[in-house]
Amino acid sequence: MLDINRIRKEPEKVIELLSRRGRDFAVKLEEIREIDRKWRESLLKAEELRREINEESKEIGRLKREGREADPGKLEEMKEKSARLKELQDEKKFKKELDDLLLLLPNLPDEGLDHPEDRVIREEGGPVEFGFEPRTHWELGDMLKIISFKRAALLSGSRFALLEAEGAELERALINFMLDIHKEKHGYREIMPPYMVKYEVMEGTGQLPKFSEEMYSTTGDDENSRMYLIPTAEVPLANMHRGEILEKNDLPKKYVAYTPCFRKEAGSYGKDTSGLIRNHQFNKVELVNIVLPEESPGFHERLLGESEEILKQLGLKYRVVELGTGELGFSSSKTYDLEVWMPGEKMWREVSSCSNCGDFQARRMNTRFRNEDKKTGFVHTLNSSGLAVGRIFAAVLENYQTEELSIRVPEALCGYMKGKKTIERN
RNA sequence: GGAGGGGUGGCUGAGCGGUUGAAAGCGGCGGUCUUGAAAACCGUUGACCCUUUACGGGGUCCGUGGGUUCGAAUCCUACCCCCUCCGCCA
Repeated sequence: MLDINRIRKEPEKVIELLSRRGRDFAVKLEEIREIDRKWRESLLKAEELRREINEESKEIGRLKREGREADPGKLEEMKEKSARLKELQDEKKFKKELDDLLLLLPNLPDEGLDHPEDRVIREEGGPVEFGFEPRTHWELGDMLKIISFKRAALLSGSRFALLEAEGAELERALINFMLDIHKEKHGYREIMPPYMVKYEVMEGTGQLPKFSEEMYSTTGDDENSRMYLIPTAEVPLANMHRGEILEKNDLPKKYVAYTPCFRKEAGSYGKDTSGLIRNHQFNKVELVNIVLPEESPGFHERLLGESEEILKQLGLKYRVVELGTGELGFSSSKTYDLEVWMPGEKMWREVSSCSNCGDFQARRMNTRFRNEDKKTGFVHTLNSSGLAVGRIFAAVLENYQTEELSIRVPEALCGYMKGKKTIERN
């Protein structure tokens, strides 16, 4: 959520920054300012009336205590004032309207971000050469009998995967490997959060109200009992301190969690229909940092490095992309994507998205910190996949395949696979 | 699922429908004392919103929403959450 004060003070700047996303926000902003003006006007009226009521009620109380009765005419007048206040619902109505509009506004892109298109900023890892035509991971998964899309479809329909035998084992190994690195090398606290969360929690990180068509939810007997399946662990992790005021020296908070993620993938019909790339359910290890505002750019760079570390240890070729202002996610002010090379698919695939959300989510979640002069401020939140497990599974198959149809297990994973060096057909 | 109990400030815990934003204790902060520290004593100690250049002024908040009332932390109501006991269960 954007700061309404900033919108009041420098609307032109806010419009300019928002419009870098590729849409003109001038009209929307004017609408917001208009409602803000109306809200403040009616708030003033309501508060004035309330003040009068408070004052005169106190007077009546004083008289009562002295055993005297208040003037009946006065009581009549008060009754009337009270009724008038009750009818003056504009204040609440406008406030609600204002908040509803603000909740739909995306974050401002970082001021330094001025290119609308994505930009590759680095490429790491040497060339990947095969003396044969490399297969796609779904071909490999099928031939090795470690992934069954057929059985998954039988159970759940399209866009699901079922892993078997060494497939399941490899997935588990990847999860544990990633968690261990972040925990032991990068100093994260490991969390196992709920996979279903409340509406407000989804609102806190920015998934709702705008992207409800992307989210799975339980039907529930009523609106209150409806639960939302998390599309990423960012949701529960970032929301862990919602409504809290954290002490300055409790920060930063660094959380890592492995969770399944659930996404409807609405509007992606016909896109990436094969394989592990775009499924309704996938595993991911996610990193979340909750930090002081002035420290977030530094943590953002560090976070990127922490995600990269996994790719380096797995020996995968990848590149770092700085997202353009037109490609930024709703809550993000700046994002780096990590893309890994898929020799079978012959394309780069995003396996991590590393974002600085600034105070955008903190405002929605009401997560604050207190600094030394006792003032409160909103924290900054950052998140990064560390990494998308299913896509890395795919990358391992495609990058470590051999001509005679087996998969070499990356060295870093051997310890997590009971020393197994290869995955053979079974 | 059945039966009860409860949600008050960082924490514990009071609170007749009217000087209660809220007693008291703990904790925190500042000070006195001390070479230093502890103890003791004194003082201080919530968040948010509107308005104001500032000083200040006003308002809201006692789980959440609605209601009663001139006036609600206190009464009514719906919902949410937590706890205890019983039953069932991974």
